[in-house]
Order: sequence, then structure tokens, then C-alpha cells
Amino acid sequence: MNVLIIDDELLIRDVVKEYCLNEGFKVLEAANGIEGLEILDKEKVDIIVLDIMMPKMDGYTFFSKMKEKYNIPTIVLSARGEEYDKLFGFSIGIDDYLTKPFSPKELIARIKAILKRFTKEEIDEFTYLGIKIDFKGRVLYIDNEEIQITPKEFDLLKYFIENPNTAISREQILNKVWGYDYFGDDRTIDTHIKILRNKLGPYRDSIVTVRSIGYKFIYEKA
Amino acid sequence: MNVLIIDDELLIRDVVKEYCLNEGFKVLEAANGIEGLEILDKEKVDIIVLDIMMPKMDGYTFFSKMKEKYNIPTIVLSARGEEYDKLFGFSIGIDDYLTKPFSPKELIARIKAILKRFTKEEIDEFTYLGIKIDFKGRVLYIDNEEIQITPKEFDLLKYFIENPNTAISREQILNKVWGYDYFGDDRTIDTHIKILRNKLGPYRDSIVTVRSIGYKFIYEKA
DNA sequence: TAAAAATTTGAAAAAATAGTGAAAATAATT
DNA sequence: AATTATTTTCACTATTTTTTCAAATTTTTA
Repeated sequence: MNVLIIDDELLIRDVVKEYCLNEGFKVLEAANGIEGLEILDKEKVDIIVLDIMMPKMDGYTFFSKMKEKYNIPTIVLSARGEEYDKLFGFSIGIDDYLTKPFSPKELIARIKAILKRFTKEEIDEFTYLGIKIDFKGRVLYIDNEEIQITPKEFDLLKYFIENPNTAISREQILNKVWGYDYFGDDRTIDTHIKILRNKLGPYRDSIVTVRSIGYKFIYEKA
Repeated sequence: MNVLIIDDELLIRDVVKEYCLNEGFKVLEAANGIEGLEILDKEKVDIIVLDIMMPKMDGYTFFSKMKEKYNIPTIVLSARGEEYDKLFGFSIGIDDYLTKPFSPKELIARIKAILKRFTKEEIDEFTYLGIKIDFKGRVLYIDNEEIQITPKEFDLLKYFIENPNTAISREQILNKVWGYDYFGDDRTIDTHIKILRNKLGPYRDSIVTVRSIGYKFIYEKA
């Protein structure tokens, strides 16, 4: 796996490099966007770690140009307070971002996660009892009949299916399905669960409540 | 959770301590690496916050020695401009770093993140005699039969299992399972123990009463 | 062995929590 | 701009869980 790290600070490059090498990744370095593009033309790159604030060519510009020619998963490093709006507007398409100073181990963990996502084909169908889910088409079938399901409900169900037999707290659910920046009421989940259960029909008991914690999706392996 | 903070500046230690205590972490302090190692020999430490520039024994030396004997997650505090090469040559193994001056809130957030990562690798199943516990799903099985268990009972049982063969006082139990802000009656525990014992069925004697102290979970290693 | 101290236990009161329906607020479509 | 769909809030109830308390039992002490 080849990791391209683009940052004008030697210090940052070194620390990322050190950790990447330790994981058995090959490392390529660039001090700015221009150098970065040059490397892309010459070398095979599997993942990019990209700083935003750089001389010569900044991260935004680099990213757009990279997207035109390649489609390489990218993790952005941004300093705290660094033009959040712009970052966010542009963030469509980035795969992850970390604020500086960041934890090296966290970066590695995220690199791994992204590589896994890109190399492993995600299953696009799930079947259990009479529950069938088409992830790609975002359709739910109960006993082979299509059931209308809203986006939130679908995401929620998906999250449960991805974490079977695990008691998941309301907070976790909120964080993962609604996003870390959501500050609404816990009990909203309950209402969604209610609806979801109704839509699951005969299989409503697959979602079990775990008192004082949250809920759990029961999946009994054959 | 025990946090060991190693820094020669009293001021820094105090600030970190203040915030840690506020989070319910226990704090241990050392003014240099030598003191730090001494504490490690005596106390259980879950995470280390380590300054680099210190008299007597600096952070690098401390870190290497610590790694030889223990493997405790470590966050490094470094002043900007502080021998970067050395810092990052050595950085393999540190879990995070912050440059001074740092935000205490950020430090706390990072401590939490790391602790989470480390405790995440905890086992999610416990088996002993006919007692089986699925921590992830929060389920108790006795002789392979699922037994209904309430949240408090589960937390209590979990606490016992995490501290086997240890006489635990009612006060300790109250603090850890009920939380430090609980001001109810001691005797409440007795009632929960009663119920727990009943649910443990044939293995009710695994919870032994330690007169005038509290209770103890017996776990005889094979 | 009797008195004192501590624990066990059962039953009932108190508190916490989740299920639910309906309405309000938001967002998406027409 | 109006309509429709989705999401969120909220209050009320039913249920479960937790706590309290006093009598019964056990253990320790004098």
C-alpha cells in the first residue's frame, strides 16, 4: 500500500511516515500540492493524507485537480479553526478528516479503515428471517414485499444490522446515525424504533430493548 | 481510571489534575521520569501524560524504560521547537501528542479517546462454571439458559467479575456501580445481591459475603 | 448461652424508563 | 406557495426496576 503524505511541515511528514512504515505501508512525500500532483503522475498511490494550509498550492486546489484525473481516497488534516465553512463545503468527497494536532495512531486507524472500505467489496444484500435489505437500492422487503422506509429509518436499521447482538446505547446511535453534531433529544430514537418495529411486522422482535441502555438487534446465526 | 501525569512544572500538573478529577479519573503525579517509574511499580496506571523536557530523567528515557516493563498508552506533551527529530524518531508507540500550550479540554478529549480505544479490546465474553456473560449483548446465561437480568444487576455482576477474589466494601460497590453521586442506603446492595444470587442459581455461592465488609466473587482459576 | 451485630429475605412503596399517539417543526416536492 | 413527506418533540401511561424497611435468620462476641 502506498501512502502519499502532502504537508509543508517536515515534522508532520516525518511522524506520519514513521507510523506508516511501521505498518508496512510505503510512503511518498510532497511539501505542497504541485509536488503532490507530480508524484501522482509518476507513482501508484492508494491513499492520500492531505494538509490544507500549504504554500504554492493549497489542499483545496490539489484535491479538485486530483479528483479530475484520479479518484484516490483522501484524509484531510486541518488545523482547528481553519475556515470550517470552506472545508465543509469542499469536504464532499473527502473520506475523512482530522484536526491538528492529531493522534498518529488515530490516523493509522483511519487509513486502515478507509483502505479496508475501498479494497473490500461491501455486501449489498442482507437476508435474515423474512427481512431482506437491498443496501445499494435502499429498499426493505418483508416477506418479499417491498416496505416503504424513510432515510432515517433505513440508516438506523442498517446500523443495527451492522452491529448485531450488541446492546447499543442511545448516545451511540445518535452519534453514528445522526452524527456527532446532533444535539437533539434521546427519545427521538424511541419513536423511530417504534416505526421501524411496525415496519418489520412479524419480525418486530428482532429489535429488542435493552433497558437503561438502548436497543439491540438480534441475529441468530443458523 | 488512573492517570499518571509526569511534568516538572507544578502548574501544568495542577491544571491537568483539576480537569482529570473533574472527569472522575484518579490522578497520580511525578515531577520527572524517575519518580514516574517508581509510581508505575507501586500503582496501577491506565494512561500516562508525559512531558519531554524534565530534569533528572527526561521523557524519552522514561518512555523507553516504561515500554520495557509495561505497555501503557501515553500522550506526550512537547513544547514547540523541542528537538523534533528526536521526538519523532522515538515517537513509535506514543499514542498521541500535544504541543504546549495545549487546551486542557482537548487533552481530556484525547485521554478519553485513547482509553476508549484500549478498553475497546476488552473481552466480550466471560465463562466460569455454568455462568456465561455476553458483555456486548448484556446477557447472562446460566447453564446455557438465558436469564433475565436488570441493568443494575448486570452492572453489579460485571463489577464483581472484573474484581474477582477481592473483598469489596459496600461503599466501593456503591461508588463504582451506583456512581459517586449516589447517596442511598447501603442495604440496597444486599437486596441486589439477594436477587443476583437467586439468578445465579446453582452458582449462587460464587458471591460470598465478607462479614462487616461487603462481598466477594470467587473465581478459581483452572 | 444470651446479647449484640450483621446479613438475608419478602413485600411494598417509590422511582425510572420505555411504548405510544398525536401534534409540531422541518424538509422536500410539486 | 402549497402540499406532502419526514423527522422531532412531548405528554401520558404502563411497565419494569430500584429502593426502602422491618422481621427473620445467622454469625460473632462477651
